[in-house]
Amino acid sequence: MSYTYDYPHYAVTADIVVFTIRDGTLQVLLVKRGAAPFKGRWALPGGYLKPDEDLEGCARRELEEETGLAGFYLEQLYTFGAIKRDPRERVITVAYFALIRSDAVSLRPATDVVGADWTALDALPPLAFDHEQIIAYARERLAAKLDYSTLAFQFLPERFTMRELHAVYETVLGKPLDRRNFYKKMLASGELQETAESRLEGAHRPAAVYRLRHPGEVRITR
Amino acid sequence: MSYTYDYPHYAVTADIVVFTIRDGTLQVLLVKRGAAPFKGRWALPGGYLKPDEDLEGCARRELEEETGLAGFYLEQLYTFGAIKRDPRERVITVAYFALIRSDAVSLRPATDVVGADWTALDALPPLAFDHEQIIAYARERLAAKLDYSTLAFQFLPERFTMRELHAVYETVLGKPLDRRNFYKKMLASGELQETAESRLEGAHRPAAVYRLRHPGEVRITR
DNA sequence: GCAAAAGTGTTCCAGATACACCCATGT
DNA sequence: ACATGGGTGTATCTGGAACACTTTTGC
Repeated sequence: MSYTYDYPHYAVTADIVVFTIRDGTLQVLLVKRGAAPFKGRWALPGGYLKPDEDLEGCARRELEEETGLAGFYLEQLYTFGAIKRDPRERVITVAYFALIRSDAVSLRPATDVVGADWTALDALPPLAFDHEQIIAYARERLAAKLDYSTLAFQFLPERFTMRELHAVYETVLGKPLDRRNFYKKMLASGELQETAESRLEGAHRPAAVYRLRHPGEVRITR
Repeated sequence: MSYTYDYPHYAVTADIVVFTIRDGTLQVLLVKRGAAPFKGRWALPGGYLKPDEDLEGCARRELEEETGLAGFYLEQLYTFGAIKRDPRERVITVAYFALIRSDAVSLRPATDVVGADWTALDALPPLAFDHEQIIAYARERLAAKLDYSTLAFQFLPERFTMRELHAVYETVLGKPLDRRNFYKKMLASGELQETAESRLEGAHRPAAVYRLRHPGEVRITR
C-alpha cells in the first residue's frame, strides 16, 4: 500500500508527556525504542496520526495502548516541526501532556517498544529526537498552570487529604510551601468540599478527607 | 511532480491571526479566497508548509508575502487537525498569531487571494474553515498575555506616550482602565524608560515620550 | 507522657483599586 | 480666561507571606 499526493505531505505524530507523582517525585513515562532510529534509547510515548482520528484522539489512543488507562487529563502543548528533528524524514509532532494517578496505572508495553517505565524528571537519561526539549516545555506549563487551575487534583484520587494535596504542589513546584497558608488558600478557593470521612494513618490525629466540588473537571481559578 | 509515501501523510499549513490596532479597535487581517473551497469567503492568511522551512518560517514567509512586513512578533498558538476541517483532504494547520503596528503595513495581496483587508474583531464576516474558532482562541491568548508580558508594545512604535499605551490596553481588553493606576503600574514595572522628548498634539500640555527599556524583546513580567 | 502528624489565627506588607485636583498649552 | 488633555497622591482593601502552638491519636 502506498500514498501519493501531488504536493509535499508530512508524517504527523502525537507525542505525550505523561506526568505522575511516585515516591514523592515528579516522574514521566518513557518507552524504550525497539527500532531505528535511536534504537535502544528512551523516548516519549507517541505514534503516527491515523486518517480517521483527530489529534487528541491519536494521543489518547497511543497512551491507552501503552498504559491501559482511559479518561486521563490531556492537553495540547506545542507543535514541533524542525526540519531535521527526525533523521529519516520530516515529521511534525503535536506534543500533548497528560496527568495520571500512578496508583491507577499498569504499564503494558506496546509492540514497537521493548519497555516502558516511569523516570524521575531530575534523572532523565539521554532521549531520542527533541524529546528533552518537549519535556522541559511541558514541565514549565504544568508548574505555571498549578497556580491558576485545578490541574493538581488530576494527580490525586477522588478523595484526598490536605497533606496529599500539599505534597502534590510541593513536588511539582519543587519548593516548600507554607502548610498553614496553603490550607487557607485551598479552603478559600471554594473548590474543595469536606467529606464526613477522616483518615487515620499512624499514631497521630486523623486527617480530614476532601473531594473536589466539581470533580472530573479542570477549572481555571482566576 | 508527485510525492509518494508508504503510510498516510498529511498536508500541513500555517495560518496566522494578525492583530493590529486601527481606528481605536482591534482588527485582524483577512484575505479573500480566490479559489475553491470557500471561494469568495474571507479567511486567515496562511499557506502550505514547504519541505525546506520550519513551521515558524512558513508563517513568516506567508505573512511577508501578504504584507511586505518582516520582523513582527510571532507566536505559535495551537494546532488544529479535525478530520473534516478542510473539505478537500485532511489538513493539519499550525496556527500562529502576530502583532503588527498598523502604521508600518502596506498590504499587497498574494497570488491566490483576490484581496486582503483589516476587519474589526467585533464585525467579522463568515469565515472559511474553522477560522472563527482560531481567531477566538487567539484573542483570548492575546488578552490574557497583556497582563503578564510586554506584548502590548508590539502595537506601538519605538517611542510612544502613556496615553497611546493606555489606549492599546483598553482596546485589547475591551474595558476601561483607570488612567492614574495604569500610569503608576507601568512606571513601577521598570519596563519603561523616559526620553528627553515630549510630544505636543493640540491645545494642551505636551505628553512625555517613553520607550522600552528592552526594545525588540517581549518580556514576561512575573 | 511522648512522639507524630493534623489543625488553626494574627500580624505584616505589597499590590490593586477607587477617587479628584492641578498643570501646561493654544486659542 | 477657558478649553483640553497631561500628569500626579492618598486612603482603602485584598491577598500573600511569615510565623508557633494546640489537638488527636497510638504506643
